[in-house]
Amino acid sequence: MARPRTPLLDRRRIGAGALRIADEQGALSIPALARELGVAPSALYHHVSGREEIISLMREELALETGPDDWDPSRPWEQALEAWARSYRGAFATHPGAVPLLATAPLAEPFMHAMYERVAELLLTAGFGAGQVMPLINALENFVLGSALDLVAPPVMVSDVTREAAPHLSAALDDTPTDNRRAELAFDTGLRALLTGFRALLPR
Amino acid sequence: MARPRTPLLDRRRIGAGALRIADEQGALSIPALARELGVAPSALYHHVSGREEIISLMREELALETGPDDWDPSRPWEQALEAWARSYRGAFATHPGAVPLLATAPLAEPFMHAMYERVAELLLTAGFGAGQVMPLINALENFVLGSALDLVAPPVMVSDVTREAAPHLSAALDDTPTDNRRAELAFDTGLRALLTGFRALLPR
DNA sequence: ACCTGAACACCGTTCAAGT
DNA sequence: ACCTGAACACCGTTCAAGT
Repeated sequence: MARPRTPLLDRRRIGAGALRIADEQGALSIPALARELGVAPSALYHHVSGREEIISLMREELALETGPDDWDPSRPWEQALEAWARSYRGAFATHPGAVPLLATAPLAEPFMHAMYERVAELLLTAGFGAGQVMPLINALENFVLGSALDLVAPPVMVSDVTREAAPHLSAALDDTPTDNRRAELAFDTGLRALLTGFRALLPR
Repeated sequence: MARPRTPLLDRRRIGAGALRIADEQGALSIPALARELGVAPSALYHHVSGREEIISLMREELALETGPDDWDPSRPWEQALEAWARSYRGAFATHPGAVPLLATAPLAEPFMHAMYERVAELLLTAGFGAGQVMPLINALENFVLGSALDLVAPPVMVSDVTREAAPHLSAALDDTPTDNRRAELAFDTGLRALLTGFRALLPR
């Protein structure tokens, strides 16, 4: 049984398997992942250093699934930036159960550099100053990550107590969808606002 | 030893203790919390239903520490909204080690309703439509939560590899602070942009 | 009502042994 | 090099027993 002639595991399989487990169970455990991959838990440690690295592999797998060509940087910068943000959040939306694992420690990983490079070029070409680029990217990314977490947030409940103590909140909630369009609407609103605000930050 | 005449524990003490543990250790375990409170782990279960509820108590404690009067809704709506966002994020910044625990499942909890009510009133008075209020609040909140996580994000490293493969990114990183001002700058930039964009969404 | 101490199922990780 | 199985320290939670 030990040492199969063709390896049962590789990092790619581990990342993809972990993503499936998190998707299905909303959490990740090493025994569950090992079971999914048909292997003993200890086998994993021949390929990764530990749990943290597995989560990093999940992010990498997500990036590979999404692909770098989900958005087109040759369009006007506002459209391209919007497409980037939507594709970024869309990748999370495909794996809601994994979001808390993935969004918590963002994306300093090397395989993200290619993506950042394209966005940085986009913004520099658009006329933003070099010192503006990372703050803009970080700000948009913070919004995307927060919005990804919002996808799995518990709904705000309007009890009768709330209605009396919080009339304005209740009025607002009455005009807010309670299904998954709520998070969509919030994302659309914030994204539009950010892009408008970015435009106003463009020099001259 | 059992059944002291005056209780050793209450929910307030548990929330505050959990916040201290998470601050110090960057994580929360029940044994560590029990030790901090001078009590056996099982004692906690007489006051809370489990780990999840302890984390909820941490959020409540954070809200109590911050206080509802950190911002003044009587000012112009843009200033008041900015102050709210800053005070909200500031509360997280005071407990960086606890941020991943606190920011992951936001704030549907009842003790947050009072805060939402004030922001909702603010926006309605400013002239936003009832249907706009929650999307605006959610969008700003998503940005605040993402920015809170950004406080504890690992820094982006510029290796020599990166420099050759990603010239635009490197140029941008050269003009970006590497210390804690990086996250500040991103937050300021995004917040300013959001407020500008919100203004543009105001009817008529 | 509120705490202790023992117990349980489970987790992440290590390591010697096998091919 | 790559897997298994046993082992370890640790975790969250339950529960009977004590006041």
